[in-house]
Amino acid sequence: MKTFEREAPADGEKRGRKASKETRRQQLIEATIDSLAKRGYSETTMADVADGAGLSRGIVNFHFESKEKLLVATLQYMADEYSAHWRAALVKAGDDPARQLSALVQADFDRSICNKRKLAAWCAFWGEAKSRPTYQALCGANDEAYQQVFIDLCRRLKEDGGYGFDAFSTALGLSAMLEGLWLRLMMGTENATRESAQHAAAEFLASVFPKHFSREAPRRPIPAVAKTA
Amino acid sequence: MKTFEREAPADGEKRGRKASKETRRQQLIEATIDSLAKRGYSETTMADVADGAGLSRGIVNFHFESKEKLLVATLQYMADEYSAHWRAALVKAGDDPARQLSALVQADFDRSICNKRKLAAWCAFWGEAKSRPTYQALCGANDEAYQQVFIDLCRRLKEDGGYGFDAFSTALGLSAMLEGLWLRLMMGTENATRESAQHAAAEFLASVFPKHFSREAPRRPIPAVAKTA
DNA sequence: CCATATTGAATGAATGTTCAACAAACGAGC
DNA sequence: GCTCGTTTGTTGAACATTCATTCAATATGG
Repeated sequence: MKTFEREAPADGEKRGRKASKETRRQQLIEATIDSLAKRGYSETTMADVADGAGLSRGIVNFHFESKEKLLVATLQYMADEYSAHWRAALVKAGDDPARQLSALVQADFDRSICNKRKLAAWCAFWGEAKSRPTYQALCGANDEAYQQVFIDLCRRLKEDGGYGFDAFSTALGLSAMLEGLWLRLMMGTENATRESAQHAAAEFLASVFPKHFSREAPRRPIPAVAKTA
Repeated sequence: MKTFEREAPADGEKRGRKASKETRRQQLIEATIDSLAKRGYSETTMADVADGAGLSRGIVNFHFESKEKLLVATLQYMADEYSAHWRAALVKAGDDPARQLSALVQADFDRSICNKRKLAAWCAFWGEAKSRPTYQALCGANDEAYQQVFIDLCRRLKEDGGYGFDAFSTALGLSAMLEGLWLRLMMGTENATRESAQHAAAEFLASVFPKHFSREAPRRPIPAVAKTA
């Protein structure tokens, strides 16, 4: 009468009463993302989060000191996840700049990152970032490195293809477009689906880097440079 | 002892005690935008708004029924202003599609629309839009018409210049880029200024519509089509 | 004087935080 | 294996605060 179905280690972590501190924190962070997506930032309450996690009211203040700390931890969690995701995509893409750029763009629309829930949570934080230096710093820290990668890739492709654009501005425009497409997807308006967003990004690449990306096969960049336009 | 410096009709509207209903509403809406920009959505209170307008606490519930109504009216106000602005820019641009597109892009970065205060307010609403159908509808209603204009212009330029892109995707990409640049400007991070954003947009136009926009003079589109690339 | 705009204190609801009680795991001693 | 005390995680009610809303009193302009 002691061994219930308790202790079902889904993947090495205990889920029952004695979940480790880190596991419980993550569980609460996931519930926070849920609440942000469902109710928005201003209506997300500690009670919502606790209920969403199926735990009692006071639990959050035990694992996180305050609501503010919980939200910061949640943003940190999402920022880390995002950063790890594009960095992994980058190394997996090999050494070819065109393939790398394509991989970064694809990574941005990966389902694990780009879904309504996460996008809504991101947007909730963006909406508060201007008046909260902490949020702004967390968003910006990663963005800076991300932006730098885009600049470098644009620069290399420019050299390789002999394009006339300004690498810095082109990189800024590309990353801004990706964020704008995210925003559109989150809003869920009308005609913006993940497919149409991906297609728009592919069109951009084909227009700006015509020697590296073809329009017929937007998924696959041209591996080598074709000097004869 | 009755005629103070009261009644200083700045531009035909009374500012003193007996400001007209519509004037007072507008005054409170401006104060709301201020508060949204300074404190963010979740920290904007009725007291902040009243204080910002230099009026007493209960005044907002008199002119607007509730906080929710005030915020909806504020969003409506900004949406109307934005819509009027780009429509005016469009008609002023004449009949040439390239000039029209350039005018739309320029309009988006006009100081009267594109300043930290307004951008922050927009972003505050975006952050809540997902969980508030009313906000979503107000943002979307205008966006749809805006988007359609972009699609039409891209289509005409494509026909005129013989480009290979898909007009719909290109329009989506362009408008997304503009919104993304707004987001960057609002965040106020690092290297994003109104000038760099404008430059990035100009680069986009020059890359995608090379026969209509030159890179040397990003401000001025090429009026006529140069069929000889 | 009448209608209307404005005030500011009172009210009640919502919510973040605290904390004393409670339960589960764990280890020591038998 | 069993008990017992300790540590640690968890609960839920109580508390304090913040804030939107209400409204009776007041001021103002016509």
